[in-house]
Amino acid sequence: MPVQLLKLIKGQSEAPLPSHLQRESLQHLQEGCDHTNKYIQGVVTLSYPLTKLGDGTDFFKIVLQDSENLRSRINSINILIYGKMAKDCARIICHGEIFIVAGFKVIKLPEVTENGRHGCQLEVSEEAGSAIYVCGYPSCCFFPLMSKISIAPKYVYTPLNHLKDGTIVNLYGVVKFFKPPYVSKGTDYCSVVTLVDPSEVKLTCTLFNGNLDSLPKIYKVGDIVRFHRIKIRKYNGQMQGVTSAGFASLTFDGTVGAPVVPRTSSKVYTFMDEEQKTIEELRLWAASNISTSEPAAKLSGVQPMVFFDLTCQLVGKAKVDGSAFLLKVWDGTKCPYPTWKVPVEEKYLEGEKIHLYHLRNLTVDILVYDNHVQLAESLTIGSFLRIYGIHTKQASADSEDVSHIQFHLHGGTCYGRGIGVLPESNPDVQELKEFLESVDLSGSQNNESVCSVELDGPFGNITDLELHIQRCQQLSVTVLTDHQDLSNTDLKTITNSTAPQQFRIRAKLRTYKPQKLHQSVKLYCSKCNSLQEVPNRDDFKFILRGSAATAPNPELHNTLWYESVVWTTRGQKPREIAIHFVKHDEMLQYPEDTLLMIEGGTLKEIWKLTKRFKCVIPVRSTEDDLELLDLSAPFLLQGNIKYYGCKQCSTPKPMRCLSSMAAEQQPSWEPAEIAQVLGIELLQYVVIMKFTLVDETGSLNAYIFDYERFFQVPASEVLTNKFLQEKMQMTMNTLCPPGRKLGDLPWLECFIRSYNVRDSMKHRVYYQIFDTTIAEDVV
DNA sequence: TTAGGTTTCG
Repeated sequence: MPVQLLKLIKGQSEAPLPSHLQRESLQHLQEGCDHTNKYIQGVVTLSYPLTKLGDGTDFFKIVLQDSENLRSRINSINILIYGKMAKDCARIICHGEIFIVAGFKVIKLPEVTENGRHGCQLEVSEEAGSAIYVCGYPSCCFFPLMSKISIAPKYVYTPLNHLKDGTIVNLYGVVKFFKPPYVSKGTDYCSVVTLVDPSEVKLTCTLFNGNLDSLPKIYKVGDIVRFHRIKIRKYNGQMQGVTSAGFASLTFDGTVGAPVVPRTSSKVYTFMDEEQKTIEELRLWAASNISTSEPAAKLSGVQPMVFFDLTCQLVGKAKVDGSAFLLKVWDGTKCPYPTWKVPVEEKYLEGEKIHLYHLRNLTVDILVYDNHVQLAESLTIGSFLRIYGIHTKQASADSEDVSHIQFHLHGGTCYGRGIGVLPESNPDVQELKEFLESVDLSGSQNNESVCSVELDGPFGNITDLELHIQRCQQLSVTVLTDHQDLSNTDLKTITNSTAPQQFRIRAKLRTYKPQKLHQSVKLYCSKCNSLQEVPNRDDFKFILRGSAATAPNPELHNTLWYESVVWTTRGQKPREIAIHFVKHDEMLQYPEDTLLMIEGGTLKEIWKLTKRFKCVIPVRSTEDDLELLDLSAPFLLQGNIKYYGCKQCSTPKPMRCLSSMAAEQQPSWEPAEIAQVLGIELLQYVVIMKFTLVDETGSLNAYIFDYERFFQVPASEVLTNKFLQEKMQMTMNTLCPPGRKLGDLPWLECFIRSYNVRDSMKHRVYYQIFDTTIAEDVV
């Protein structure tokens, strides 16, 4: 049995130790020496709480004092116990007991220690064949004052607003900015990290280490770090963190709901439930207080003259000249521009030749310069990288008239420019890997001519615009999705006919209203047929401000179906914010699946939460439940979309009605379903436009009432998505090119229906376009 | 010692 509890009789253990073991004094203990038949004996003077390491191994640390040599310079040593042995020891050990250990490994500490502690530590585990003997209490004269109560040394963490010049502290922070480790001009790697915490104070830390692995493994803004023993100094009037001897760090994914697994190079670290809680709290704070980084860039989305970060795989590398080095990378998407290929000598090009050939149309050449070269040279082909601060430039070579897009990683580290290697376990890498495996390489090879040297082909001199005009003059820019067998009716015949009827027409779009496309988006209630304007941000702000006056009711916090977090904002007018995370099967979900309810948040805070969580519902407390705000405010926010309810047709129910959805097998959190459960009549976003159509016989006004089918743009997203607005504007410019004579306008083929609208005063016939969509090559 | 956030020689 590896851990034995022996009784002590007259200072001797009742059962003698195995005869081959000889006692070793701490003074003679050295790394690299043979201690196979030796044992160390001492008294337990300190024990730390039993913890688990990152890989789940139990870990227990004690300090042993050589009670017979108290006066010698070195009289104590750290014992690190792993696995089952750690558990066993933690259960039986009391301070003041004699502890004997054999079969240990001696590990030299990286730094010089003080207080008589040995410069090495002992590592023991069952796997290593260690044995531990614990022998009850020694004669109490050695430790007359020894307490039997476990002294659990607790790390104290300093908030960033309480840092003092010249101190060494432990702290937590959310990464607001970072420079991935780079080769400094001295002997070490350097990494610069700016942290923030809920005190809203920033701290920039400059970290050095000769070992790349010993610097924090930060992959993105929003990651959370725990620094131990960081030195605080004043520099340029501001507090600054710098590595001190013994500096250690843990890094965590900052995503709410992600597993709390520390990234670290050190084998031994303390991490307990309390610390897990700290991470979770910081994640929640960061979710509404730290701006998330830009959505990840893909090669398919790059533009000339921008800086961006790219997550990619390395397929080739080559030395170019003294100050530049070439990385050939891909991310599975295709750059829409012709890309610059850096000429390199074949002999310098590293990478699987066949692979490089197959991927030739999807890889891009990134030239890295100066201080990044050394790191780039050391990269392994096939590894996954995040390259920060790539600069795209447009340039044309002398011999070609086509300009190419170039990718540079300039020298220096401004804005965090640099190269980071991501481990395969990184979630972004896993997603990328899956995507790379799904890429169909045959497709990209067929498109070769689009992006490489063959641009002078038969269409090389025809501009997009000319092509556009050609197609406008011939084909219809709209197509029918049904009724193709019907023949056309001219507009005059239609206006002379009685309603209701349906017609196929071929006409030109002379003008349309509104000209400002965002004005075309309305909210429609299919129950009462009413149309209303989409409320603006100020309406929402006003309602939120009003609801913030009601303090969250603590009695409504932490129910069976949601978990609540409350905090008070700083500043002149402190506000109480409560967030209620809806649980499923009594567990919190991943943020992308989570519905949360918020009380007291501002528009900005709510908007930030929608970036991370699936659904956000603004609520306020009543005496006995949470309730929705006024229906002029969205009752639900999902991604960019605000969902509204009809004031006339809705009968809002208390929020507890949602609990039935939370209990479903897999809550879908579909807006329509949420609306139904909450007694809300969901308003639909719709694009409404008036088209003035003409043909040789006359004209008529026809309305478009479009959720998505006509413009192929979801009406719900037009107001919040610039790209979709541009797309719609381009569509309209094709349907009705500005400044063009009637004869030069393109033809539209549409299906329209006439209908009667009567009120007490008059009767009118209206026309609506339906079963029609924009032609494929217009979109 | 190194760097000490705030984009570039190529």
